[in-house]
Amino acid sequence: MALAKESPPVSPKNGADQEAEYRAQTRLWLRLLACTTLIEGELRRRFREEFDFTMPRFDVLAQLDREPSGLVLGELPKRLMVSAGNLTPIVDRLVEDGYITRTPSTLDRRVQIVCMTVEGRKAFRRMAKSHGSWLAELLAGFPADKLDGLIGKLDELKGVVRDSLEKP
Amino acid sequence: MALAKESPPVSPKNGADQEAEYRAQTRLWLRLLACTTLIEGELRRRFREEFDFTMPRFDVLAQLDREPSGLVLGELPKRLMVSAGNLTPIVDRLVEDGYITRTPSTLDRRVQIVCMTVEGRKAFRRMAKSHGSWLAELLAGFPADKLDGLIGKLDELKGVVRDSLEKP
DNA sequence: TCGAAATATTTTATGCTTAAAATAATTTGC
DNA sequence: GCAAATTATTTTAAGCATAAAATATTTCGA
Repeated sequence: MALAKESPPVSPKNGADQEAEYRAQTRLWLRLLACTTLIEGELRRRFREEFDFTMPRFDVLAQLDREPSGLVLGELPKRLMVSAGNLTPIVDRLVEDGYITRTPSTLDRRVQIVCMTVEGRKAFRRMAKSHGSWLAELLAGFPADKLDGLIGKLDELKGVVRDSLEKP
Repeated sequence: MALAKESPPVSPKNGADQEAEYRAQTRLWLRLLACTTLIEGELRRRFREEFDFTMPRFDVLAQLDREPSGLVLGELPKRLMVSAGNLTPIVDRLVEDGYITRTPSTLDRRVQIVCMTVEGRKAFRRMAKSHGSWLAELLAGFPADKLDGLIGKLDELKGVVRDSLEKP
């Protein structure tokens, strides 16, 4: 066995390793951001052009689509990871436009239930179909057999970040 | 060898495969978005709390940090993947606050050169150091030996999406 | 050279986003 | 039973983001 003068098998890392990890983490973050920005920008553009709709509005409908009996309004900011104040005007406009309804709860007058209308559901299905095919088009060049691998790694990353955010 | 009744080895895909790929692509997109949103939200929060600064402002300084002689203003929207109109007020405020200068070119009066000031450079270095350690903290739980693999996959993804955007 | 096309930048209108404060209703603890 | 804490939601102020139109300047081509 060689001299074990430095670098014990696990942590702590020496300076050079630490530096390298730092750089890799920064690169990872920049790649992540670049991928998301590219895809998000294109999806937003198409939503606007094809449907005169925005992604945040679509996201709200997507949450409600799987909840036939509606959702407590307060669930939306949690699921969509946005602030509550942010949703107020978005929900307002979706109600105005007839895509959803907002009904005060009879049990607790602070609470409101939001629910998709029939027309909202129809519009959503139409847009969701396009959304899926746009995504397929954008990602078509990515090898199908590597999709699950990447999803798994991102799941792991998400878990790691979440843990780091919850603990401190 | 079993009957080769359906599914030729490569494309085209049959309906079930196509459906599965669709779902995987959607999941990939949602994971990507979730990871980015989580990290971005935390970085933004810390920039605000620690430095009363925003990420877009930091991003501009980061571009200028490696350009000792400054950058043509028009380069910024390209490098940062944002619209030109968006940058006007951000650059305005960075100039106001003394982090950068904006000098009209003598050769072409349409063009302006933006350049970091000494104070801007100092402030940037301080913030960049924190930015790196925040990122390291958030990503600490992710195995260091898997970083490069994930970066590689994201590079590939980015290339694929870029190609798809450039061609049509 | 002179008008048209191209380029760099700003302005405008609209909408998303957050944090923090405000409002309103309910629950809890004494 | 009632004041205080909690919860749900909206409002406000500030800033980021886009697209499209406007402005100013330069370049190109007949």
